[in-house]
Amino acid sequence: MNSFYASVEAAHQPELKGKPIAIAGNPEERRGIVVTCSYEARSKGVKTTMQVHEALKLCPELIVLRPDFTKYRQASKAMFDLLRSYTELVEPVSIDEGYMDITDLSGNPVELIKEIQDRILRELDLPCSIGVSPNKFLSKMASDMKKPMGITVIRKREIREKLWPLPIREMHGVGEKTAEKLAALSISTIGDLARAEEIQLKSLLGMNGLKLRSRANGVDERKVDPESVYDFKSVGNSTTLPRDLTNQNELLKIIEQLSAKVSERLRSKQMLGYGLQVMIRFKNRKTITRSLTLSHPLYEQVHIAEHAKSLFLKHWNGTPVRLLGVTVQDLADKSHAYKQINLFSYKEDVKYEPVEKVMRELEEKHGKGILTRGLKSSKNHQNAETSFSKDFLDDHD
DNA sequence: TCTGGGGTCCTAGGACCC
DNA sequence: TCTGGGGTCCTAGGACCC
Repeated sequence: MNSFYASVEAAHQPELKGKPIAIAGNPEERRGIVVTCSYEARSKGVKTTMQVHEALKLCPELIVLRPDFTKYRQASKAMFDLLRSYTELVEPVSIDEGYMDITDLSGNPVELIKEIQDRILRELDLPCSIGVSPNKFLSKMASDMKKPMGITVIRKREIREKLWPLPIREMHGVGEKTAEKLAALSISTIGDLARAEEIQLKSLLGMNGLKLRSRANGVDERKVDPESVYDFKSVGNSTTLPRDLTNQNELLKIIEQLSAKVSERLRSKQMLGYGLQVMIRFKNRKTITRSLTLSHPLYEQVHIAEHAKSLFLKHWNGTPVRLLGVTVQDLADKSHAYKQINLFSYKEDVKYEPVEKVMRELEEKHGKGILTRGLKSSKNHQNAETSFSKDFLDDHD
């Protein structure tokens, strides 16, 4: 979607159309950076992540709005629902972009894409750009080539002319740091990367270097996966404090509030997690993360807050704090975790006759209740080892 | 008078196990 | 008499994306 948040606002308030608008946080609370802006604002030099006061200097007539995620989520759902009316093979990647596998749809793909783009504009009042190609990477690159309201097709044979001339920094997956490293190998375009020595890339960037090189050659085997949206790995909330804080009680209070948000979001997703991470950003913007793995899953606010507060206190050096974050990770489905617990605590299911026999004999000899048994099974459950508490048994036993 | 908040994936070292 | 080789899990940080 093109300048999605700004476009959604303009769809709700048509008088905003054609005007420079920016979506940004509150500068009074130090959240004053531009998240998205309309193309009219961009033409004046306003950019994402720019501070609001800076943006206003470049464009004094800029209309600045606070983000309204409820509105954006509604618009997003409407857009994806429209796509899903063509095929179930729709994979949302973020609130405003996704992949669609149209391989098996009949008709001319470009005519189909034009129809979809047209309907999104007419029915939802939202502009978008679409890329069409044999795989995810090329489609993503294509969709970025003409904005707003573009349609770009990249065929396999067109990679050389359409992809290779682009600056390496424009490649999806290459950020500032990677671009800097690649400059050391005199790689400045995607074409340079496509033809670079694999050994050199591997030693410079590890496995990622090889992945990027094959992408640059138009190779990408990833499937469009409609289920991936449900595959959460972590849920976290963080906040930049309106001013730097040093008071311990105030900081602990913030952690409780963040924990409550995380807990609520886990609840709505019906998930729980086995890991907890706190993030602390200090006055000088240095950021640390500290984490912990638990044997029992977390989802209740009190438990999340309890662990988060103790992690924080253990690692905070007492200096002013700019930002705090709480994240629950290693997520599992609530019902899945429940099944797991049942599976392993259902003792009647575990029958290893010879062991039971030995246990009985030993209990008769030593008395009940003094034996512990440990079972260890291999991955395929074909064999098991048994051990006894050595406190009571000699080697022979 | 310092660029927010939500994420994912990868890497590397240490502890530990067999 | 002084240490191989294969592996997992945990933690912290980095890079990247929207």
